[in-house]
Amino acid sequence: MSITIKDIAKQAGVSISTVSRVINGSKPVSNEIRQKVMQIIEETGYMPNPIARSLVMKKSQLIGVVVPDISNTFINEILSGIEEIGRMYNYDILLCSTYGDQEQELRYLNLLKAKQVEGIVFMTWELDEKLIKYISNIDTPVVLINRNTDKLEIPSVSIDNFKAAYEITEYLINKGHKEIALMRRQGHDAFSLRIYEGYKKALEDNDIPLNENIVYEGEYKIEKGYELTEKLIEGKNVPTAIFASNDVMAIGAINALFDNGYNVPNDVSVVGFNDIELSSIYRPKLTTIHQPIYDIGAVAIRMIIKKINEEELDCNIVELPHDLIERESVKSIK
Amino acid sequence: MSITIKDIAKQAGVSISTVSRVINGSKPVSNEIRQKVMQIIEETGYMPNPIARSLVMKKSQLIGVVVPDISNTFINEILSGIEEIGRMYNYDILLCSTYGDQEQELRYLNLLKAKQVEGIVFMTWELDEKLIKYISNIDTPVVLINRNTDKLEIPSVSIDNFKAAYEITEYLINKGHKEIALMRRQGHDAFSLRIYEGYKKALEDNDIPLNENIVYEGEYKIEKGYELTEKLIEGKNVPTAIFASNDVMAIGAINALFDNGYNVPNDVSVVGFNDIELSSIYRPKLTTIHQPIYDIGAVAIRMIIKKINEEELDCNIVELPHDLIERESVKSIK
DNA sequence: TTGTAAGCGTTATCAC
DNA sequence: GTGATAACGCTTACAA
Repeated sequence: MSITIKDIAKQAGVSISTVSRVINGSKPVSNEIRQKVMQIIEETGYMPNPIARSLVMKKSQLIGVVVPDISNTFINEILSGIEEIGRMYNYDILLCSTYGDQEQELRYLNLLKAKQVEGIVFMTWELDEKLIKYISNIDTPVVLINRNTDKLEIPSVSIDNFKAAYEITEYLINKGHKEIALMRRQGHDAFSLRIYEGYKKALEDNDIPLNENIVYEGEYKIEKGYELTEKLIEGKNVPTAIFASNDVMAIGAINALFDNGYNVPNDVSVVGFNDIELSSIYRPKLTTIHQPIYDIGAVAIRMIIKKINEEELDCNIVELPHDLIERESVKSIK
Repeated sequence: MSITIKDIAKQAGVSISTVSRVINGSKPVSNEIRQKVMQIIEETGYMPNPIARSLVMKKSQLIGVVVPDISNTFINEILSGIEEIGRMYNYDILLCSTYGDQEQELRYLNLLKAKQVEGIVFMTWELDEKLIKYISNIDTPVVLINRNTDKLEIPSVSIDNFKAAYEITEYLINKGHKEIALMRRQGHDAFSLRIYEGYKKALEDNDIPLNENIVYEGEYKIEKGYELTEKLIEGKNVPTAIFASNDVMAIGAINALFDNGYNVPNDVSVVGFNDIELSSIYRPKLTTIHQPIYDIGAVAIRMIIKKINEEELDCNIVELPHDLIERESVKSIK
């Protein structure tokens, strides 16, 4: 059996409240007694039981993090930010990976609530009405990552996806490309839509007609990027450029091109979205939209902590700055 | 304020013990009362407070996981295994990332102990005496990942690194290579040593003299692989093959080779170790030692759970099977 | 400045 | 079968 505050009190010949006071510095304690108690704590290696403490204080010092897939590079870079900043504020991270299954998401949200987490950082591929409703009604603070809800007042952090999509599409156009395939996520979540809109607007503003035959939908998986590109190739529909709304898909696309005898960027230009670590590792290095991934996590957890402390958020929807990173996967065809 | 067992008891007109019994099924309760209580629980959406429960049961249902770097692909694939299996047994994962800092490791180990985790899965780049001593003395069950301690009885799970290193070195030899550079982790932990020994033994058994000028040490980082390879190139010391004891380093090496005008595998063959996802994504696809990464995590957490339940472990040191995966980064020069 | 005691939400022991 | 009640280890009025 582990050593408790009682033992310390007994050994020091004081009451447990006094011991509690020296531990928490909550009320003045005479120097003499403090010294003694501290010494005994030191000697015995006593550590307060955080569970008991949580029970009385109604604070678990836990933040739940729900993500669709831990092994996704983009996500675990966000996780780093969350973890590191959370730790600074003395919060621990309870990790849940949903693998994109919505039932699972709901179940975890519930589980975390039951576990008394003080806040939840939530990330999903697809934010539908059911989820939004659930999150709106929950009493635990939630912040969304990379998914915002337009109308609703659920806090979120992301970049300006519309603008980013617009920029990178226009970049391709400025390089002389007119046939630009888009690979976006299937489904109709706000995020995916935003990307699509940015893409369409850029085409429109540059008087390029939208060709719906070369906008594809699929999950954010490398295999999907590969598969979709093979379809493009089989259909003899190979455009001069591909905009994949996710780096991993972009790399899948490059692989498919490569395996079918196409050279990137000489035959086809490819751009991605996110700037995961792999993007600069891969050859050709990927031209992409850089998101401040780590910061997204860091900001999200700061928001959660603020909400936990019932501080006012400066802004409910934060959009961090992004950059267009030119590397080697695009060629000018002017 | 959240709803408690008391409220349920009151509403149902029974005692809290009865409610507790229907929740836990710990003792028989008349059907009538059970129905009623269940219904009220349903209606109110009551959830037992796990913190209070933990306090009395002295079980936190938490498993601590300490890893050097969440964003490392190898590691977060292990994490998936841990998370998934842990969840099956109703354990939650408390995540700590140490960034390889030993002080941090010790601090987290302590923190987790304080947090009352029931077991710890520990992964480190370098397992030194201090750490071993600490782990041996701690009363919380610990299992090590990918690092074993030779003599000690701390449970661990990994592959047979000596054998794997031997195999892949011999594979290169059988392909006609005689100058095989080794990139291994700096430091003298058992893991790195095992790799080195496997490498040396394979050379020895094939009558190839060891050339210490082409065994390099560095961290498991892509930049390090790059840097080390550039050194090889600058020194005009380019071997016919490179064995990097980590896929990420191997890819760094390939990049350096590529950027300096060498072709892989035509000019230089490169092999890695681990078979992270990237290895099959990258072009050329990397020939490497496949570790059952997910399973390593899964087995580790099962071991922890067994130890928590004080079941006997079949085996303290488990070594999972590995494979040599032939892909595209090696060329025969017979 | 210090101690006493109530209470946090449960489970478990004991009577009934 | 069911209900009091102690206990888990701690914080925090309230008293002294």
